[in-house]
Amino acid sequence: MLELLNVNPNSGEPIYRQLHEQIVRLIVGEQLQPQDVLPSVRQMAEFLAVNPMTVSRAIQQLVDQGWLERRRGQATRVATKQANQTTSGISLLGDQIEKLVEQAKQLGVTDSQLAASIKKYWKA
Amino acid sequence: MLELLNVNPNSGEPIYRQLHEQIVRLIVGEQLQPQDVLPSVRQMAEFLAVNPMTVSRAIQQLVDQGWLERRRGQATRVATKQANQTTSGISLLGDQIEKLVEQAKQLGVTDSQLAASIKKYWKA
Amino acid sequence: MLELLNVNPNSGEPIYRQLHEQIVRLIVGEQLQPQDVLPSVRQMAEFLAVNPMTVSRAIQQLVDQGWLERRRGQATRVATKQANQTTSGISLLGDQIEKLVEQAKQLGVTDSQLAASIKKYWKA
Amino acid sequence: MLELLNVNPNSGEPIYRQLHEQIVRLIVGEQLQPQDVLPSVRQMAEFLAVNPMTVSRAIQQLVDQGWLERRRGQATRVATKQANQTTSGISLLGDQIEKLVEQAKQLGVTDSQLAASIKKYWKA
DNA sequence: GTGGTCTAGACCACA
DNA sequence: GTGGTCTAGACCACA
Repeated sequence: MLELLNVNPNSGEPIYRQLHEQIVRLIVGEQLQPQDVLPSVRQMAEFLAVNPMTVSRAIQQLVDQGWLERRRGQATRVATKQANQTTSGISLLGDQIEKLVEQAKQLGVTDSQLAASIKKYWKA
Repeated sequence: MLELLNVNPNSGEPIYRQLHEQIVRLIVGEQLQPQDVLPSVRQMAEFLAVNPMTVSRAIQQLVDQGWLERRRGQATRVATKQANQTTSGISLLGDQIEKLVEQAKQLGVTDSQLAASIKKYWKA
Repeated sequence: MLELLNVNPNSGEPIYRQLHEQIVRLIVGEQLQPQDVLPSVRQMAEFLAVNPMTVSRAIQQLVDQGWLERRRGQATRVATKQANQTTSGISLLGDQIEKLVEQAKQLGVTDSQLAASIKKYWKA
Repeated sequence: MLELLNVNPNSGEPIYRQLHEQIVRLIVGEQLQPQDVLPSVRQMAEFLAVNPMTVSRAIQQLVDQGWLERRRGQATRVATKQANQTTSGISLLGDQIEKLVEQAKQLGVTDSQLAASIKKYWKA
């Protein structure tokens, strides 16, 4: 599962948040199934070449939000489906899409230009 | 021109960067034309209710990047067209679109779902 | 590395720009190598007896221009070689030399007078 | 004589100082001779497309320093030779040359590289 | 620990 | 009038 993760320390996005978002996407996209076991914090940290505290922070938030669960002395697992996991993928993208549309309008981009550009990147 | 600007001090995005991006979009979207005069730093600061240094920082960067030009002791103007201003609007959105597409794929969203969602926000 | 820096608050040249130019010269002159770690902003500020924001401003510009890179929460490093670092030292002096030659001509100074004067200062 | 003047409002150098330096060079280089008449402030300002106050400031300093002289109700003239006008051209360039040499050393440029570069610009 | 952002306020240079 | 620089000091995010 480690090989599904990657993180860019030079992006503006904080590392812990990149990790958080990636794991959410893996769950929503069903590449991680309920009860799947996650690697340990140390393994992830080593693999990503990142401070363990940073990984820990991301995991803790995922536990708090019900995406993951920890049992005493055992590995962290993907939680069984709950309300938030019925989330459809598209709804996670809402804010980004809204912002994109707003900026496109300010730039005088038309909706068909935008659609064309998305198609281009989709196929790339 | 002041009324085209607005800024949200509570968004995660730094104020100076919000301003920077807005002005770039106004230039690329041709609502600001080459040689148009910008309000003074103090006027913008008062209008936006932020510190003049914060405005100055955004303007400074735009000058450094060639979007604006300052003549000593006079108002700041939109620079005459150069390489960066031949930028079409759509190209400014490239990174965002690329990121959006990548995430959509990870989430198992289809291209038609994505297109539909964009249409929805466009009309809203 | 701190001892390579020095700054004169009374020169006409702004402090942040003095610092900026010095660091560029240290990189181009290879006294600072790619991935070398810079002292923290606070350390430099204390050593130079200036405000941390003044140092930060110089560093910020160097990051924007690709000379340095920052990783979140960690020290600032010299960026790995890129276009700008293939710059040879002499090319950084081009503008100054061009201006000097132009002025010398206007003053009726001959090329050998100029050469002699440079030799004098070089040995001094 | 106007055609000997030119000024760049976008250079970092203040306009009044550019003008000041140019006129000094014209006198030292003997393109302006003692008792030569200068154009009026207004003519220069119009020709250079610059604020008359800016021209006035440069001229005033030149009078203060003894390079020019004003007689009541008459045009401004180049002063008859005085101590400061025995200045040889090369001595006016001292500070610039000193700074150039210092920077060249920091950049690891050799004296022969520097000499070669100057020759190149001299012939250009 | 690191850097980033913002403010308030002073003082200066330029046109 | 314009913008530029600098300081002191507060508070925050990240690793």
